[in-house]
Amino acid sequence: MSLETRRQRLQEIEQLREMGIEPYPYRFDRSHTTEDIRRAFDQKLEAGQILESARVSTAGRVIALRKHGKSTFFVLQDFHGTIQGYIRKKEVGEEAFQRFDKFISIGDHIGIKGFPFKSKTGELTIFTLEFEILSKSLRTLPEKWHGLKDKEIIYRQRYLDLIANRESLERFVIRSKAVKFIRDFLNARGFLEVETPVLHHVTGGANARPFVTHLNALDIDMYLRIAPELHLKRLIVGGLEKVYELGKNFRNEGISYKHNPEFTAVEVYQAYADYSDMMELTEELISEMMKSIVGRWKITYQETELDFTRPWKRVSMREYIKEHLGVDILEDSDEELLQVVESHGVELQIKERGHIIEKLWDLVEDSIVHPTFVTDYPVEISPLAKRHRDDPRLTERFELIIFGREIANAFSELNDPVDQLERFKRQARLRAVGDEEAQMMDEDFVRALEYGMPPTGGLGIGIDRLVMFLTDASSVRDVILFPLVRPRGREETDEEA
RNA sequence: GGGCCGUUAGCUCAACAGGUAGAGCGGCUGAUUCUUAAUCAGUAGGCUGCAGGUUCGAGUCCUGCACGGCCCA
Repeated sequence: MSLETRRQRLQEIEQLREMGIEPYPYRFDRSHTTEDIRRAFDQKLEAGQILESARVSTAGRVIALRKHGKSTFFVLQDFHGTIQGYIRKKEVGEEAFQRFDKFISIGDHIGIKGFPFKSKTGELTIFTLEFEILSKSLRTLPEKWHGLKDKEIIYRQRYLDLIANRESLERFVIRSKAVKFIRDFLNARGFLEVETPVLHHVTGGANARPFVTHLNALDIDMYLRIAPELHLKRLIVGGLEKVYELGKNFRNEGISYKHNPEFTAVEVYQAYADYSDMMELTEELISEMMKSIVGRWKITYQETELDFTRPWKRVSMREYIKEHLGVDILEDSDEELLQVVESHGVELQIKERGHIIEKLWDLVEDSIVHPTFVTDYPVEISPLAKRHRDDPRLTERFELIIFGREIANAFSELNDPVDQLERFKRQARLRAVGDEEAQMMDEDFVRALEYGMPPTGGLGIGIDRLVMFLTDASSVRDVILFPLVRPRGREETDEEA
């Protein structure tokens, strides 16, 4: 049992200290990572060949031990991969060999120094001449062959998942590459990365319920941001022209395979641009990212092929709904639209036109597979988007839908302060009738617009969902290092020895 | 929020139709100087998620709860 093992390991630590060996030393000089070793020697050596003149030092966690009496094979794992080590009594001597044999366990970190050789079977191996314990482990690792499968442990103890499941670690490396790609892409185009507050007095920029927190210094309640949009547009008013922010947003709503209460998005604003420019930007950014990270325009996601080859399909929301449900969201009456919603077994709490259209859209959204820009959303459901230049009932807005999921949302930003104030008032009326997701009136934002915001294109991209496509992850939890989990009742912290 | 499924050793999983709870890996002891899921011999390790109920007897059947997964809203 693990407590038993733990006690034994604690005893070993005592013994090591009595021998004058520190089981948790401070540093180790590493000349090569496991990857460096492979790069340097894999080609040079043939099976059975040794390179006694070379010297490498490397470090990692012991993940396998194969003892043969007077010699031992072991496997070290570092961030880059694994390398086999070999230690033999004949070369290191009685004392050192016994120290290795008795005190090195699976899970420990060690540093070794030696020379490379290739075993009879062709495995690149470090013939160990010296070794040092870098950190003793007290607990047994998950099983090496089947890996760690228990989702609960995977999410709650991500470190174990990262140790045991290499593909999980790789998934997060891809995530990191995606984030870097986005920053590089935007920086290269002259966008300025900025940081705006997470603690808001008024939330806005999306329709969602916020988290409430309390600021003791001023004794006031505050909200965690649901989106940075309104602050970023203030920066456009301030003359920054091309800005973006990549960071966390917080929405106090359901948790599902595609929703985590805190999630990462990038929002981009560009002065003198409109939503067509944003469409170009989105298409280029995401397709180039696919090409750069996955290496192809076409990817397989959950056994479905998704084609990111440009140009992507474009369809207006009105057409798409008309085609699939037979109603016209501009011309048909509330009653006619509501009838269609209800015929699909959906009960609406607030029977207001915007909500009805939203529901209609939900009914058909799933049928979109390949990347598709859905354009020209009705003004009722787009309180921050500028009216369409050809039809004031619509806005210049698009969402990018992939595999039925909203990945990006963009508009020609509403910069008419009078219209913006009207839109906020409409949202306020919705709040008054119980729509907790309706936006709050942000008077300072309207004031900012009154000073004059240039025509501006704005874009938001959900990074977690995008990474799901890049990594073929079925749940957003698989691309978030520490997804939200329900707290444990009995958090076992083991007793003291 | 609703429905379905799951929770057994550190990990991965068994346990027929209700009859003493098992294996592999890992741990420990021993053997073994080219192994790689090393091998061989031995050994320890369980509040079967929690609380009730039915029964001579419950991992197994029933109820509730907790946590998780999948589907739906």
